[in-house]
Amino acid sequence: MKEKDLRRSLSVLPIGTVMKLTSLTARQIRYYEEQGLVSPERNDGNRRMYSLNDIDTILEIKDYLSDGLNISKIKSIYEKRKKDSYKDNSDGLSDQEARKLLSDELLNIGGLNSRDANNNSF
DNA sequence: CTTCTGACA
DNA sequence: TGTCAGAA
Repeated sequence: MKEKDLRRSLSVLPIGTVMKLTSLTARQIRYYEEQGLVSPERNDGNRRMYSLNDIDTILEIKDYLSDGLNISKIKSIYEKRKKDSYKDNSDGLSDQEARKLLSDELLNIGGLNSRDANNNSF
């Protein structure tokens, strides 16, 4: 059913609704967009219009944040995940890589502190 | 009234 | 991240 998928991609929600649905502040939601984690449409006025997919993504982001992940780490995960599914031979891994990375980070924060977002410089 | 951008503590 | 200002 791609009709459903299409509707889910329809950006019709103002930031106020997203705030209620995600329990986040406008500041945070805009910040995540700034970081490239979500891409709301920009219809009337210049107002951000979010889709259900965006809500989903933001909810996920929130979840990762709760798990102690940093914005930059989440960015890495999403950048790999959005690439495609599993038929490209450029990297070979996408979703699997993302999951690996995620669990890896999850284990990492379990015993260490997550301060830096990039690779270890030392 | 709701949202936007930029900026400061 | 919260919050204020000025504008749309």
